[in-house]
Amino acid sequence: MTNWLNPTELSSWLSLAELVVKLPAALDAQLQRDSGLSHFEYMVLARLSEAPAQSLRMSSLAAISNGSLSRLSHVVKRLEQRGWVVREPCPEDGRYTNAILTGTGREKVTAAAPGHVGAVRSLVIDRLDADQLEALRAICGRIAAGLPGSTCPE
Amino acid sequence: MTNWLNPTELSSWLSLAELVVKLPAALDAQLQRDSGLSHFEYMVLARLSEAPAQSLRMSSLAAISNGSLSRLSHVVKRLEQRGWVVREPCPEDGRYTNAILTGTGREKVTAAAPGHVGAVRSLVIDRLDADQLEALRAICGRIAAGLPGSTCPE
DNA sequence: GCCGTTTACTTGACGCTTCAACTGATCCGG
DNA sequence: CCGGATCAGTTGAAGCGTCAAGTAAACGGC
Repeated sequence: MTNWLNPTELSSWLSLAELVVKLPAALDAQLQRDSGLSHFEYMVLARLSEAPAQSLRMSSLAAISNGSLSRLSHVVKRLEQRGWVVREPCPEDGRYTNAILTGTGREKVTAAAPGHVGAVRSLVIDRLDADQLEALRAICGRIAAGLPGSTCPE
Repeated sequence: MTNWLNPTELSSWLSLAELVVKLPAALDAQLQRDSGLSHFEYMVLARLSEAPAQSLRMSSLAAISNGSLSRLSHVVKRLEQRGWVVREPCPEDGRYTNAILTGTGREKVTAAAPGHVGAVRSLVIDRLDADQLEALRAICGRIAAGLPGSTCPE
């Protein structure tokens, strides 16, 4: 006996399903067009640029970038080939690898940031009022908390 | 002069960014594990099962499945190989192709549906109250309306 | 202090999506 | 009608993500 979605629930769900497909595509398109970066690549560079010493362990970087370690490893290899990141083993514990943003990498993400933030603003933030923005934060937090990989399993 | 996100805006955005990455992954994982289907494949089969005569034009099916025509073409080819869909050119206008759900395809999607709906419920719907559900619908609709490919350009 | 286990990360192969180029079918101006 | 333009869909190649297997360093029990 399946508990199917009623029309109200279905409508909300279909709206969300459309969003999770199309919003990432739109943001990727802007970054790709204007900076030649995928959203994930941008995220990696941006997180590094915010980190102390422009440097983070691969596993921490993977976590805050919402990606798997394997995915990050492939992406960092490509970013390294483009000269935006370097990798070096952690001196204290050889199991860890630190990803470090280079000077050129910093320039790259600095140049890409305004366009990306502009897209986030025009596609999301500026289309919602203050109440909606707060509701969105609460809703996303609530759903994310129940997802596998959350630090809050309840 | 970039208009950066303030802490409130940033917090909402990061929550949403996490959601659009992790929610599809979680739904895909359930479908893949329990039915051997991707979310997009499920969507295609589900939309066909709701259509009159279990049949839709490729381009209409692509639109309501939130995918490109090219992606759909590849996926329908695979679904056809698995015996769940057949394709035939439209008799009236040879440019159109109709995708039609087979009997086995109907059984497949019928078997997969309860598990998928259960996942949507437990991960999304049942975690929100009625107000949040309605707010979510409004927010997603508002954002989606501004995305490329929307029927409502404003 | 040695060996098995665990941790952190890398790698290669496979599958899926995208993009651009292509095929066919229909429309339309003259 | 005939030829170019447009429309619907397909295809192949290239790139990215995932998974499973592998490597290398550090821990931990004895």
